[in-house]
Amino acid sequence: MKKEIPKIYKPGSIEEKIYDKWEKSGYFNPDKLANDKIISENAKPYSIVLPPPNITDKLHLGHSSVLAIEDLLIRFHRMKGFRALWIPGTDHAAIATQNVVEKKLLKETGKSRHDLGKKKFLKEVWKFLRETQTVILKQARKMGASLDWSREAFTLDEPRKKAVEKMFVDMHKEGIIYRGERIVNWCPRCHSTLADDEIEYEKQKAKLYTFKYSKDFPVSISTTRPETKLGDTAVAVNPKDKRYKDIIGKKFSADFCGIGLNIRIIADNEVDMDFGTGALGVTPAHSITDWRMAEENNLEIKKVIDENGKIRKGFGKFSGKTAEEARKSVVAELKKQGLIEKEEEIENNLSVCYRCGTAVEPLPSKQWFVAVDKKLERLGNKSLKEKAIEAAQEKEIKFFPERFEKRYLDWMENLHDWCISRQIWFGHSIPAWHKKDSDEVYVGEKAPEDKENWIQDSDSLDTWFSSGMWTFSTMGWPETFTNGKKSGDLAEYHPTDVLNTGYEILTLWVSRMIMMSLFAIGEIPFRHVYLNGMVLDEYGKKMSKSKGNGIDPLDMIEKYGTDAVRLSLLIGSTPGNDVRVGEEKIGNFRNFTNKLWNISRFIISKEKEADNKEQETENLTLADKWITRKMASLIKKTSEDIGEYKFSQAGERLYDFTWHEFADWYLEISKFEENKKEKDYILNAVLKDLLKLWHPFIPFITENIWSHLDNKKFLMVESYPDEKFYRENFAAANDTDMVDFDAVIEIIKSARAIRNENKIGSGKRMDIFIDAEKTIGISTDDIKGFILSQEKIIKNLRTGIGKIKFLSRGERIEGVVSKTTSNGITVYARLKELVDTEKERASAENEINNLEKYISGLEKKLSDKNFVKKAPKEVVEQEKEKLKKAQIKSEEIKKYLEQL
RNA sequence: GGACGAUUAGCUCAGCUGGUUAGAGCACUUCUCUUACAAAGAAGGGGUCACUGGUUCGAAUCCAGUAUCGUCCACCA
Repeated sequence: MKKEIPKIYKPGSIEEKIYDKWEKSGYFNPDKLANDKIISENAKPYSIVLPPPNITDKLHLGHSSVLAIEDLLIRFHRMKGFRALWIPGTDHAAIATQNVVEKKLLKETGKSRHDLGKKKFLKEVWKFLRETQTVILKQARKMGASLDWSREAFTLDEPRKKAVEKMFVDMHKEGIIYRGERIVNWCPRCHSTLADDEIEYEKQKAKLYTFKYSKDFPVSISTTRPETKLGDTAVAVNPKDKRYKDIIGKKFSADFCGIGLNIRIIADNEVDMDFGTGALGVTPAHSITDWRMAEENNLEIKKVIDENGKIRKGFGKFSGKTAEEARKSVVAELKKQGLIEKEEEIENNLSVCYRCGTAVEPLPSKQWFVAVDKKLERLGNKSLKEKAIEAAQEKEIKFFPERFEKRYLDWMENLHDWCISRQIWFGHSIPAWHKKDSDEVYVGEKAPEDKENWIQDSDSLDTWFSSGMWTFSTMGWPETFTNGKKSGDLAEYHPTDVLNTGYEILTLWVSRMIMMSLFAIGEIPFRHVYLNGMVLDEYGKKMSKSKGNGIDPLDMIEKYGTDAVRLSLLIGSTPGNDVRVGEEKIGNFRNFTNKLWNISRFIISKEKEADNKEQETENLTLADKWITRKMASLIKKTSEDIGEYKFSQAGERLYDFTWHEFADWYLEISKFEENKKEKDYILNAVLKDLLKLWHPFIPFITENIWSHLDNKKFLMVESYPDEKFYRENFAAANDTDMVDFDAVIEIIKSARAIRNENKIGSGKRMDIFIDAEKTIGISTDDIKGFILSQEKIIKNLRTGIGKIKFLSRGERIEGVVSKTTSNGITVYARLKELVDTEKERASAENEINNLEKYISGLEKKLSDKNFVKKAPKEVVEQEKEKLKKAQIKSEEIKKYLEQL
């Protein structure tokens, strides 16, 4: 005996219980699936690595979205018989984590990291890490994520540490990791370099000074930072600028506020002739473009500002002053000498540190870099950059939506060497040692033997260096890769099938993963990149903690259930576009889960009475054929959509079928149509397959209902429905019949409208009839012979539909619609009596006119030899098809006109 | 400054390679406690598809331009 099933679906604690059962079954691990013969031995692999969330994060809707999408893909492929693997893990997020701990420390003890010292501070970080690390992954379980926990990884655990060190040493051996002096973004307060994306811009008003270095200097320059001009070694002008043509290449010396300068005039295309005087003072040490010019022109590099943001020694009275103080005194000095020609207010962008808001100083500094342009033998004499661009151009890696390929390529083409060292304490240590009192550097996985004389590099690695290796470092690299051969997980599951992430880290992460995988194992890390949009609040704002507008997915799960949350993230969004999610939306999908629950409840209770599971397909009504036919196409289209990452479309179609076709119509009809055996059989089959189709979207409720259906196996490991079942067993269901039932629906709806308009109460019997003259009408005890004039029905009707009767949900169809003739009839060929003949004639004539022009156009096109030769074959075929269709249609309309 | 995207019903959005009368959910109006479901059922109202041109037999869909909004990148010395 089955227990009574409650009327309202309450997810509550059931979800956790179901998840526990799944996890204990071990089926999240594909090896176990193979061992238990749930999938075949030679099943194809399907793998995804979870983008590792930061350990500082709590689960937010952005994560939920990625989890929902990837879980959908994994569950779908698992049911399709793939060896589906989904690897979980977390990211140590070097800078972000250090900041969080720093802030926490300051708040709780008032101490900075410098007060504690590196050792003690790191101890604090690890303490924090242990508390938070598992939290977010536990929350992933709440989302129902079928991750293989036996393979869990962390970007800073031992295996990953070894992998990172090996990678660094290998790249160094190949000469693409090098140490060099470059202009970096330096935060004088944090004492660290900042990556380009760690800089924020503030609009501000600044004074633009136009002046000469000294009285006898031939050109004036403009700048907002006169103090840096102490380090100028050149003046750059545009080569096209006629004003300065004659002095290009000449050298001048100047006495700039008491400091001697040797200035060469150089030409550079990047100089804007219209800005200021059109001449730019080149300060190689404190500007990135100037540094480039200096390299190209072999200019001397004079550092002016030190790492504390102060003027260095050797600049007379200015030395020791902060940049700001120095600016004031330089300006004062210039004024005194009467050299300032202009002083104007302009608006510009000030770069500031994203953490503390301090103005960033561009400084030359010794850092570790990855060379992206260096050609390598192991890459077929191509550079990392070239290979990574190639992968996208040759469609080895495909982007969804496609437009992101362009963004990726644009970014890659402008890529400069990647600075991978960060002056922070938390993160991967750099496997490099500096010899005391010497410039000698040793790079290796182990420290040099003579430990006393060597000090390990104090910097840490950029967090993207380790997460860039994520697809293969989680699969046992480097152990699983020897002599160019993959083994173990790496052989089985790499490259992964898809990387799914927000488009905002396309450049930061995706491009680095591609380069690192190409370098380490010579193959791409993933075949597809699916970029999902950002999750916004219901007003279209980014969710953020500070604004307090974020919806906590855990609250929503508590309130509406995981399935409703998943649906609200999967439906109503298109790839690469942002999704707005508010509580209301989640509530709506909760209503749907309840609907599904009640549909199942109805069928399960019916089945109890009938208890007939034999295949019964002898007496099929029009409705039976209709629903099975629709089911077949539903299965096909759902699979196709998921394969193309169109989750929203797939979900919407399922939603519509479940609610508005299966529940609203078929279930109602099943209550009174008399072929009980067939009805029970079909209801049961459709319900089971619907649950399977829905499972990747809403795993909990479907698994739950499944357990009420007397099934021993988990729904999770059932195989995906097959459309053939419906096509083969209900072969009578062809297109024509389906259209007919759709027409019946339209008739019934219109009849109901008339009933409503005429206030015919419920409970009264109402007949709908279509008589021999093809008039449609309804009659009740009160009213007789209303004629339906809705063109809607008329156009959908076919000839010869018999008599149907119904009462509404309450109503019933008593008779069944009889067979119709079908021959690709046009929509005009009906119910002449109700149609305005003149209007019809005019519109048909117009259509024929249009069609004839169209046809002649097509014929012309097809007789054009150039077109037939040059256009792809499919296109020509398509055009021919179009022509045929148009010709048939035109014939039909002509016939119709004759009838009129 | 460059690139990309968006503009469709009161709101949030679908509409795939041009083709019947442009769709959904919510909201709104009217009716119905009916034994799967009131978190429901039935019916209905509401749209010059941002604007202007062009291509086409035919444009929400393709092309060009304009306007507004958004995102990313670059950065002004």
